[in-house]
Amino acid sequence: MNELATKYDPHEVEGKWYQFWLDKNLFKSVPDGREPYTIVIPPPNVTGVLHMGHMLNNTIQDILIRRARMEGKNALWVPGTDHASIATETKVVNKLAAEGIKKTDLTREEFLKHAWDWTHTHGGIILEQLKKLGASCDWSRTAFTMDEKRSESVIKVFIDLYNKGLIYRGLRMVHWDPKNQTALSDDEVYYQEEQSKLYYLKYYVAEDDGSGETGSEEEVVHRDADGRRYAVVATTRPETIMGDTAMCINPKDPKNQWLKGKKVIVPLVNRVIPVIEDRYVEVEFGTGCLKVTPAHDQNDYMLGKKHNLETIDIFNGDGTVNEVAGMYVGMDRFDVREQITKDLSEAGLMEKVENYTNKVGCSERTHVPIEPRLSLQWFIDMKHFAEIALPPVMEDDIKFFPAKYKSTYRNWLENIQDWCISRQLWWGHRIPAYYIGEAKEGEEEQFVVAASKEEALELAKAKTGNNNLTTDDLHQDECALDTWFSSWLWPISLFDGINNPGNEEINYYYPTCDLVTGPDIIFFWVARMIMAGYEYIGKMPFRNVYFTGIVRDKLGRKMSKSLGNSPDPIELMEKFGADGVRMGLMLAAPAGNDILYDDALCEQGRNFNNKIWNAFRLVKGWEVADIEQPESARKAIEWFDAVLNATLAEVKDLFGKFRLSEALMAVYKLFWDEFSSWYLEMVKPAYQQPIDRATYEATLGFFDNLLRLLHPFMPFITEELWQHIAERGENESIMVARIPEAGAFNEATIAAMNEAKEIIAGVRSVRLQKNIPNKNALSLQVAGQFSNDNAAVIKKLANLEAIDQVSEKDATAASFLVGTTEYAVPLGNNIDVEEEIKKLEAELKYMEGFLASIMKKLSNERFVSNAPEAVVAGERKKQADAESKIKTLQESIAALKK
RNA sequence: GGGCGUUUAGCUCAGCUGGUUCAGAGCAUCUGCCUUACAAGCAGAGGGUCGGCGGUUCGAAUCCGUCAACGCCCACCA
Repeated sequence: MNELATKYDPHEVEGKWYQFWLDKNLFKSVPDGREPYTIVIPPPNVTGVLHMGHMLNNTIQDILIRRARMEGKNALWVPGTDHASIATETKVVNKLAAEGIKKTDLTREEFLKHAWDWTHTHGGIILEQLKKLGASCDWSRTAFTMDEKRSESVIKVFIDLYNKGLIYRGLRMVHWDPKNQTALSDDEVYYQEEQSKLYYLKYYVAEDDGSGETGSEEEVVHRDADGRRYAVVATTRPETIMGDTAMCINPKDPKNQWLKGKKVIVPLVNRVIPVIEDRYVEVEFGTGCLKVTPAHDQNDYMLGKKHNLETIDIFNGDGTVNEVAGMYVGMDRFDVREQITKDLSEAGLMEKVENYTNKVGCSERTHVPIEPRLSLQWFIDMKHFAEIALPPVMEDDIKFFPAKYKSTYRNWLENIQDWCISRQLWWGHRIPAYYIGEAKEGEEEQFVVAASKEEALELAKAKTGNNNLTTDDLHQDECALDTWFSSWLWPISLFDGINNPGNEEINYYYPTCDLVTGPDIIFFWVARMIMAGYEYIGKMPFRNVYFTGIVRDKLGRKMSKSLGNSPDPIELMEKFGADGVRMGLMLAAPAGNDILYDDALCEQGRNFNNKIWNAFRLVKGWEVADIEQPESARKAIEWFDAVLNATLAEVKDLFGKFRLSEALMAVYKLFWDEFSSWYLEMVKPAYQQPIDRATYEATLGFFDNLLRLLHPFMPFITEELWQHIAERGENESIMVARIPEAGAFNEATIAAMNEAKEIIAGVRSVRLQKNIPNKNALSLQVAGQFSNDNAAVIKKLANLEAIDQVSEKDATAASFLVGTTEYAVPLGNNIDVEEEIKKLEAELKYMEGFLASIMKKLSNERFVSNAPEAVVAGERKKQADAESKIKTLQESIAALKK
């Protein structure tokens, strides 16, 4: 095997094997008689590029799917992408803007053509990148949330929910961009700190003759020179007073008790409005009096609804004041603020002005401050869905890993708000609602919901009784649906279960098995898939949800473009190999914890690859002969078989709990420590000597098992070496080999070898301290209990010419304890007596302290009578052991002092 | 403001229903080694009063209370 380089080079093997798997169709799944194991990918943005979060998430999915496949299940991992309406539309708008094209100058059709072009040029890059990682997706099934089947499913579900009365149209406060005259989604608004002013306005009490009593001492009553009483309201937006329809106080606010039940006059406007009471009002803020403008503030709207207030909308779409206001008509909102401030001051209605820093929401597109505005939107009634989605998670039909997210999930479902599904965007599934004719002022439009304009026309005719309607009389809603309205169907629509219920695929693959995603989308996506799953299939969409952490840099900061702290995954794979990066990520990723990424982790992964590679070089370099098997090798094989089985059981258990990084660590230690450092050293033939056939074959067998166990974590190197271990058929691949099953093993075998290892380490330690090279053979004396079982192994690894059972060791020997037995390496004159005594005395002191603490426990009456027998017995054993050790140590010290 | 969670070695974390030397792992550190698989390595070693205080108990990293620090999600203050 001289042709194998001393260092493993991933470049030569990764691409080769990925292509091999593709060529052999090994990722492909079709329904058959086997147990299915299904994962659907959380679809990344179609035009996105791979980032560290994707790497982590998809590595986990690939580990799970590869392991399931090797367990003999029919494993299917379905890939796909999401149209990501807002993100993609923003990208397209920006790209067009760079070319000098405004979205507002385009028709919907023209814009969508640009968007599709963009999707086709940039779409799917991310999927290609996943291939580099080794993702074993069934690429023949690659789906897109806006492809034909998925779109048809979305429309069908919308219509169905509408017909069930679960979708309705209602008023909602949206973020309005007055410059573009368009509504924005929450994600398109950013908040910016701004130096502004807090204006204190006087609201006179209506029909007040000034004779009113001043109430309790705590009350704050303002009076003007004539004794007329007024309340003071602090606001940052004096220009909206024309829309005021109430003043609100906290019912518990002692300062404002006197205002209860009164009416006040809006300054300048001179409209009389009621004083209402609501605990929403913060007592400490400003004066504790809040002006309520339901048409222009989210919270005020909520108050208005609660208290049945009138809603007065005073703005036009472009942010100028409209007729309804009655004053400042046609002026821009900010000009009005300036003007009204002056006017209020002149009228003596301004108490004071303070500087104030607040956060103003701005449009991501035009950067102008957004205006809250009431508009008609589409909603899903979530009550029904919350009811069907809560129990399965609380009762663990669907398991969350880590389980703490159950509480988060419950909390959200129990306080759920209706889901606003309409977005003022073009890129997405257009809402299949058709309005009939033009709406008249102040009248809600009539509409029908249908899959096509033709069907809509029939419905419209029936609805209006007007048979003369034509498709020209219908116009489709301009809004698109929220992206999540297509994603929530993903596990169903991928198998066409909406359009074609009960088809073979949906019956076979659904429910899927595991979902791997981030906790940040537990509400957006996970909860809603559960809802849709029960609504449309009557079953859970997945059995387990594994929530990954967020990938951060090693300082704990989120990875972001602006910080420049996010490594390029492709470059990382170049540098460390895909297997190395996969391992690096997994080492640091306990379920649900954030991972602090550091290149050092990938280095560790790369080093491990190299370790595997070199272990393989060693084994394949041996010359095999028909000679007798040494006792040490026989023992080594017996022992490693036990360790392997123990680890197989442990790994299986850890996988069941989604403790993948612990599973990987167990395999890592098995390979590196037990197999490479111990087992291979035990069986290794002497320099230029051949190995016996039985040991060689057993070793290759172990290697084969180890590679299979490692394969899900590191697919490439394991395939490469597995192909080299033995002659493989043209279509053989480790990918579809079976994961080794955990067999029975003897604990005592492992325990006995652990003792042998300690003895070996003891001798090595003596060698290091006394500077005795390993090639010089030593002898070992044993004073006490010693099992001869692994003597051959001990002799080989510690390079001992003899192990002698003695009743009394040489006084001038370096000694050490393993268990209660003393071992000694005779050194002739080579020993430093003083130092040896010192060492033994330190050990003696420790043991005496240990014994004292045991005795304290055992002499405690209440411990002996209350603690379980086994625990007390354990303590007595400790006592006996400690006493025995102390005796040995004392004897050794005495002998040295002679 | 509402909810969830974290705090154990220099770093990242395990430690399930309290009791087997239970105070652990990996990395990092230190010491000695270019020993013919591997210096991306080998052998050996050091390192923590389990965030503070109080309680329950024969016994607490583990259970309860409280304080402190930190993190996340939701709602966001006119």
